[in-house]
Amino acid sequence: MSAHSAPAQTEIHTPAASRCAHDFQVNCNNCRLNTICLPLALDIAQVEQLDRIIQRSRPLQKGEHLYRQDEDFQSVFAVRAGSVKAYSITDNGQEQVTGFYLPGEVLGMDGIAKNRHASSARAMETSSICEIPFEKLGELSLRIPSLQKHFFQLMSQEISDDQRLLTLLSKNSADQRVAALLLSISARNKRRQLSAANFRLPMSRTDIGNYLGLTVETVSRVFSRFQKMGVLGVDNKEISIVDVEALRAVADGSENA
Amino acid sequence: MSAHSAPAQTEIHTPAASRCAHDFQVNCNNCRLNTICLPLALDIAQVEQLDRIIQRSRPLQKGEHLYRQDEDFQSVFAVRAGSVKAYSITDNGQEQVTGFYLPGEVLGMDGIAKNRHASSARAMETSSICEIPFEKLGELSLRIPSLQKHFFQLMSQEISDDQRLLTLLSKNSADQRVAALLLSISARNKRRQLSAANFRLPMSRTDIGNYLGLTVETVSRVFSRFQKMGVLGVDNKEISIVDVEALRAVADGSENA
DNA sequence: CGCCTGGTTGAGAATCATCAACATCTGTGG
DNA sequence: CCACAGATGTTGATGATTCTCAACCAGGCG
Repeated sequence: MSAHSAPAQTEIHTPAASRCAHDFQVNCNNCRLNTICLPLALDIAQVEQLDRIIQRSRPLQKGEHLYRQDEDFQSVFAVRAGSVKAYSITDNGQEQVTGFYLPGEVLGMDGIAKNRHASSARAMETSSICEIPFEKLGELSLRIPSLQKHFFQLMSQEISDDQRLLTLLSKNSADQRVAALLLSISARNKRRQLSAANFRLPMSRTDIGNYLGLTVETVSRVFSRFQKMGVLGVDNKEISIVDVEALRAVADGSENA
Repeated sequence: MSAHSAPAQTEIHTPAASRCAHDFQVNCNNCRLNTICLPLALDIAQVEQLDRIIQRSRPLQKGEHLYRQDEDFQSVFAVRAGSVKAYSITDNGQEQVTGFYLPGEVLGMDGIAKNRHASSARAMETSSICEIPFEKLGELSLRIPSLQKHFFQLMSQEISDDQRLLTLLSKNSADQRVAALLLSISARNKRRQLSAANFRLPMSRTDIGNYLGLTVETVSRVFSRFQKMGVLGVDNKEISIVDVEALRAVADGSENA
């Protein structure tokens, strides 16, 4: 009903891309994401070495799992196209969403410690995934110092991100949490040369609530309120950020409403 | 007032220890913590190599900083004696405690990503710290594969821990959060051969509240309630777990009170 | 001795969860 | 192409947990 003329965003809308993101003949050197993904710190020859250990399989359908909690840990995964949610089941059986992963992002590193996946991961939409066997990545890292360093940095970033999320859950109101998530997704889209203002949320309201420590109802109410305030345009999962400044103001609690 | 006959716990009460934990002539080979700390996966010769890069300075007094947010990142740190809290300051100036670190635990890894500390760390009591220059640790890891692997595991563990905490903040009541923290500290004491039932909390109520996303008042009330229920003995920072099973029941929400 | 920090306890208020009804969307099969 | 069922999302009314504000207490240190 609302004015979303932008088509649903996929990774294939770049005219110059000779290969589709779901094409599993791609390699790191021709991947559009190689400036933000694992190869970031490597020269061409090194990328080729990395490329040789990476496994690319057919795209995963919505709902299919990359891995499941408590399974043996073998690999970490990079999202090439689509999107993935990671979640874990607590002792008393409730689900906690621990992260959303977009193209160029790496997940599964929480399994390294115990050699067993600490969480599950499933595709939120049809997704292409690069599987990186960790044993081999470790060996390669011994020969390519910049790869070792970059992987350390990647894990460190995950720690920092989790800590920021922790603060969000610990200190911030429902409005602030939702605003922060939207800004995070917006920024990550921008990094991938997509629109920072108009995008489609890959996850359900339930997942958002679960991730942010809120109920579905609260999330829904916040979206409605933001729309009424003229900050957002909301049409189901299609979001447009109308007033970024206002959204930022909400996110860091400096709004005065 | 209450019946705490146990002396305040320090790291020096083992009669067999020939060296005091605050002695900065110690090395990894004679450190009581070498089975739970970084050297864990190494043989004696390798520990010696590790030892050569580690810097041990005079003990830090309560309140002194190991490092500060936004400073250049140089090293990660292992706690040898005492205890440390890590915290970060958000954009709008509020403090968030992100972790408590006890002897044998490693902190500072969130600084690797940006080559700049993402948080600050200060001693909660007089503490001895091992400083591990990260550049050198990386180099050493290239020559000692098991060290590389162990450090990957350490970072992975930090990610898992943060995610567990996230779930705690997102899904659990004040009672559950406090119970979980107490059980965590108890378990970590046990790992160091200390009493799992009687210990002194190194952090203030304020820090506990901050860490758990609660106000001081709420934390205080929970302690009082636990004491009235006969689950805990509380005498200021001196804690005794009277009924572990009950505490566990509270922590995973299976209590029926 | 008295101040100051840290901790406890109480009363009232606010945010968000819960319960419930209803609307909308998706996809399936007739 | 339509009809329907189940899943997903929205909105409203009520209530519980936790926060806020405030007073008070205890201990450490100058």
